[in-house]
Amino acid sequence: MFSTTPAPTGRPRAFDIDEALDRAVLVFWSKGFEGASLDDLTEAMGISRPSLYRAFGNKEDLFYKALERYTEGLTSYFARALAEPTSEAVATAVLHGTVEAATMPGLPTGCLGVQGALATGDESRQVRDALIAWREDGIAHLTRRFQQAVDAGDLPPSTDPHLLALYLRTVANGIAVQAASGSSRPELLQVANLALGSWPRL
Amino acid sequence: MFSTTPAPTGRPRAFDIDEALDRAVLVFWSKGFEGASLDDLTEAMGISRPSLYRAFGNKEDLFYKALERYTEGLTSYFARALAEPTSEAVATAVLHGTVEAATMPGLPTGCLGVQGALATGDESRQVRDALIAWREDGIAHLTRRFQQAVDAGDLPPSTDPHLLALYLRTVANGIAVQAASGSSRPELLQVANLALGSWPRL
DNA sequence: CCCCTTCGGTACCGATCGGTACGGATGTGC
DNA sequence: GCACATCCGTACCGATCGGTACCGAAGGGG
Repeated sequence: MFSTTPAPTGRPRAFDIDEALDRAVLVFWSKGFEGASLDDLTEAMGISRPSLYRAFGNKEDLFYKALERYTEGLTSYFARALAEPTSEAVATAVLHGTVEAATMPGLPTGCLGVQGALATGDESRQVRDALIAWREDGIAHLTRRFQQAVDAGDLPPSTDPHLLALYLRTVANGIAVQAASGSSRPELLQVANLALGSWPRL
Repeated sequence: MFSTTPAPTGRPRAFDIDEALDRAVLVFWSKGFEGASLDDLTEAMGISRPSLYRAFGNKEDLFYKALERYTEGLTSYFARALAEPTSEAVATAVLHGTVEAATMPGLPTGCLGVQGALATGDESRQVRDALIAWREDGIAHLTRRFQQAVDAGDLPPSTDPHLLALYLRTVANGIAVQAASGSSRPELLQVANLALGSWPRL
């Protein structure tokens, strides 16, 4: 027996909720949480304002759901990068993936997790803090991965895994800012490779 | 004979315009251009709304003047760094100065030139572009400085000065983002030193 | 077939946004 | 001391903000 989706009573939704969420991601990504107005969002999502509120709660909840979808979709390279066999391969995959995701043709430049809400007014402080937590989560994953590498002898025993993780995210954040400023993919790939030049080797 | 300031006719201004500008810098720095409301600004500056408009034009002009004052004040380390004798000393001074300025106790964390307006709504696009130009100006200065270093034999002849400049600003931007996320000064100094480890040497 | 639930959109809410009209106050130049 | 220029702040402007009340439409369960 399958446990199907719970009985969908009432009038069915006339739009694809995931597709609408994808559109919202693009708006938040290019304009930031505060810069994205409900008119911007509803127009891009192709739905009315009350539909948005019924489906997603409010603007803040919509942002969180958009961030979640962004994480599982456009930044899924990150999870794959963690599975690389060596720490250097992890670092390379993270930075190359960052460059590619931040300079994807047809999509906004930069990274939603950085420019979504870096500095905000008081009302949006929770959103800003959520993005801080999002970035810290990435650091935590990298730290654990590099600790593994140290334990496995893939990195010198004296290595500080947290420092390496922080370094990697710092460069990734910088790449995101530069991408949002118009730097090209080839330029940023060179920058990424330069940053990887200081990776500790046995 | 001194050419004194032109005859100040009319009722004299009752507040120090530079001090008010310093307060505005702090507001824009911590909340960003869009997140800083006129009420935030006037309250922090200790002046009324019409006084602000008489003295500074409008919110956008005020931001540009605040950015200028920020550049000449809190980021003056950058101009000094360019005068360092070697390219590596320049790079070190830039990154260390970035870390210090971005984690100054009692001041907002991060960098006004990054978080002032990274992603904005349509109305603030000019401000965003102005900050892009601000960051590109830094890259241009660094590029010229590193070209000098190549010409002077301080860097290998095969070095790409623009790539080094872009790399440096990328790391600096990343440091600014991490500082705004709460990373500590000692942590970020280690990150900066790690980034300097890949600096090309003769 | 009717009830119930959820969806749809129009039209509205109070609050806040950036910006200004205006009248009183305070200085300099004649 | 009088005209003039600039400053001061109160009180206001239209526009836009995020959010919602309302009612007709569209489906499932009895």
